[in-house]
Amino acid sequence: MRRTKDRAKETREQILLSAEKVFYEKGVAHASMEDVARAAGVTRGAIYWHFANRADLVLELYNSLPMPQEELIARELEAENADVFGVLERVGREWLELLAADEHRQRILSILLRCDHTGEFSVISERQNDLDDEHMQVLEAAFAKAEGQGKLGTTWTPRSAASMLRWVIKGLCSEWLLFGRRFDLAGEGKEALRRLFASYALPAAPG
Amino acid sequence: MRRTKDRAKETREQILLSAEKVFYEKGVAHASMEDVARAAGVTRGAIYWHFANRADLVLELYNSLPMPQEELIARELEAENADVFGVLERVGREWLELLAADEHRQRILSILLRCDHTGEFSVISERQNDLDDEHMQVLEAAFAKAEGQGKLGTTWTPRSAASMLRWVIKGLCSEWLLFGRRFDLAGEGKEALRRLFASYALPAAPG
DNA sequence: ATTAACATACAGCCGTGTTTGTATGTTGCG
DNA sequence: CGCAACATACAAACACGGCTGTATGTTAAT
Repeated sequence: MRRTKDRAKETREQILLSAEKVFYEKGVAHASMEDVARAAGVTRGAIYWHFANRADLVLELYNSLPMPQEELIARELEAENADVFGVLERVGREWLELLAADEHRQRILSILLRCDHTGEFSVISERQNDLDDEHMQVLEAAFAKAEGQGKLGTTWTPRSAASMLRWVIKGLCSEWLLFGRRFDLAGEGKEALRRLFASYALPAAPG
Repeated sequence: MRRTKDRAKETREQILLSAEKVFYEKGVAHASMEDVARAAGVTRGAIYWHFANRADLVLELYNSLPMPQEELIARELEAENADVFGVLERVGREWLELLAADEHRQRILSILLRCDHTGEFSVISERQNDLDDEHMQVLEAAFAKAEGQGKLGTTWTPRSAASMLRWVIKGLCSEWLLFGRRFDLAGEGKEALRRLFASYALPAAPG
């Protein structure tokens, strides 16, 4: 048995790892805490010591993902004549590459995409929505800056441009994760972003 | 008690209506069959007579939605010089308007968006994926035709154009449904489609 | 000795699918 | 046409299991 703090942390991380595996394979709804415990080589007692309940476990799974810092992005855009499109396109590409290279992220996001979003799990959705809102604000501000620089096509608004960007990235990732990763996420994503940002810059269509 | 065929059909539809309401309010995972039965003014016996189990009930809920016939779209695109973009943009607009006007569709799609997608419910996801695949084929063929007509921007492929269109519509609808319908779906959707189709037609960006 | 970090044991329940019961339609047959 | 035989459309009762949260042990650090 393990009693020291480091050992406990190891146990906790082992539980998270096993939860990721079991939830990914059986789905959050159909895996029991006992399943997770067995996979982690502990008993349910250990799980309930480290986590309040199943929803908390899933939430911590989500929190275990290192999130790319948006502040860094915001800072890059501070300069008066910053290349907004260039930065955003690169950040989008980097996000796709990050996901494509990180199997933990893939599994955890798959779990969240497929699991129930009501009741005790609504806190998780709300968490994601909060992050989404923050992203939207950053994006909208960025596109507003581009608009101020006269670089945004006249048919676009900062909000519509930001929304479209999120939809494309979300659609790309969801399809890739839920559909068995049957295409090159980073590659196709890069091209999709290329086309999208090209359309941001273009003037209104003649027709 | 109701014994005639018409009465039975009424019962069945009442159950579907109640399931829609209860599942929408409590979530599929947290509503019991008893909840649905009570709301419908019957017992679980009636539900299990008309439906095999909960998953089947949800599936039938989905099947109860009249789906716009794609054949009609395909037929409109048969002509050699058909206005592909015009037709597709109109069809997309019509879909958004249909959703915006049909509360049943809104609730049922919300239920499906939020519910678990694993285990016994995987058949439902597969059903949606099948429909999605069909749509993709129709769309891809349509964009291929536009490409043949020399109307598709050189940066696009039929596949990438079709994917982008689906992502935008999906993102639009998901956000609207899950986020409390806080914007004008048909209105904003129309503009989003306008911008998207404008970018399809445009030539490659200079940069 | 006390407490952290677990294991073990317990209580309990809710819901699910099924089975059985039954009142009512429906059909075949003389 | 009328009645038996059967099917339909439910209601009511049952069986049962698995899983959750908690409460209580147990051991090793400090």
